[in-house]
Amino acid sequence: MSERSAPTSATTEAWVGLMRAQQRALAAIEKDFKAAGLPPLGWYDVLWELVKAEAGRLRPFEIEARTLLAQYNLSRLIDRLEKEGLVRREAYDEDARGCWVVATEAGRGMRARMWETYSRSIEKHIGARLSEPEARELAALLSRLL
Amino acid sequence: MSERSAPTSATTEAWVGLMRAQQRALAAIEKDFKAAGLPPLGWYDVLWELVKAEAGRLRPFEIEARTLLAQYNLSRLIDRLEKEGLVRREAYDEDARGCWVVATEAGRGMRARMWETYSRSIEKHIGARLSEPEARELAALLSRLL
DNA sequence: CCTTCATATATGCAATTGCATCTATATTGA
DNA sequence: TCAATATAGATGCAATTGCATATATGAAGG
Repeated sequence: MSERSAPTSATTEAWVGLMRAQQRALAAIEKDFKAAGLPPLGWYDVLWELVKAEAGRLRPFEIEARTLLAQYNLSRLIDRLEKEGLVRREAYDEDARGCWVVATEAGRGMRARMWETYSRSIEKHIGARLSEPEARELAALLSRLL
Repeated sequence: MSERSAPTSATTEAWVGLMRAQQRALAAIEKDFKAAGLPPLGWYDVLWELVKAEAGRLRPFEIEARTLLAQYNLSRLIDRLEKEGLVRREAYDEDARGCWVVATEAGRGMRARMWETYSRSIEKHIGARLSEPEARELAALLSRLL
């Protein structure tokens, strides 16, 4: 008779756990980054998308879709990356409104350097707390939310 | 011979999934909040901790521990809540450095009003995507990260 | 007591975010 | 061709965050 709109307690616990686990892990990883003198974690995602991409370059709106960054935030993040010489904006010929964002050599190097710290952090804060099957199960459940 | 410092791919997928699922769900929920003309989600957590607490009041450092907010952020969040009349700072007699943060009637009302939107959002963005046992399993796995 | 150190909270300032809007093109359809 | 509309990206400004440090008080030791 009644519509389902109230979450069950399991649902609420999943949501609270999701928030807390993410915040806690993120804070721990960012702390490791700072201790290593690295730039913020967000830089990694952009650089990694670029490195993964075909020609080492993407349009801003493509990065946006892959990273969930807001358009205006991405625009300024690219500014900062460019100022540090990690990416370069290049003309996009087929459409004068657009541009390419290209990873520079320095950007690729930084991405690789960041991964050394990042991978250790992920193992330390996530891997070490879960068995292999648990990690797989967690990834599978989280993918249902995407 | 080699130490474990690289995460397995399952671990990395769990981490990426954790970030993405949280961001996506959080953005969706905040959007619902804005659509309902409600203040930011962060306000809820503080108000809820206060309402749950014994006398409807807590010391700032207790809120800090329960919410994972940084001390300086909490201090100013309390300012904003106070400015809206949702909480009140009161003297803490045993230690003149400290204070109580007390939920006002308006604060309790706001908390309850926020929960109406919040609970619907949680159900919509989390509950609807998971079966009951899946939600339980997810909550259990996430709790291992805490 | 008085000095030294620890704890609770606040705050100045720079960096980042969110919001709204702008500019510059492209696309569409009359 | 041209007005209307849509898309790509940038930007001014206010709000929030992070960092470092300040203020005020308490606790401990000599």
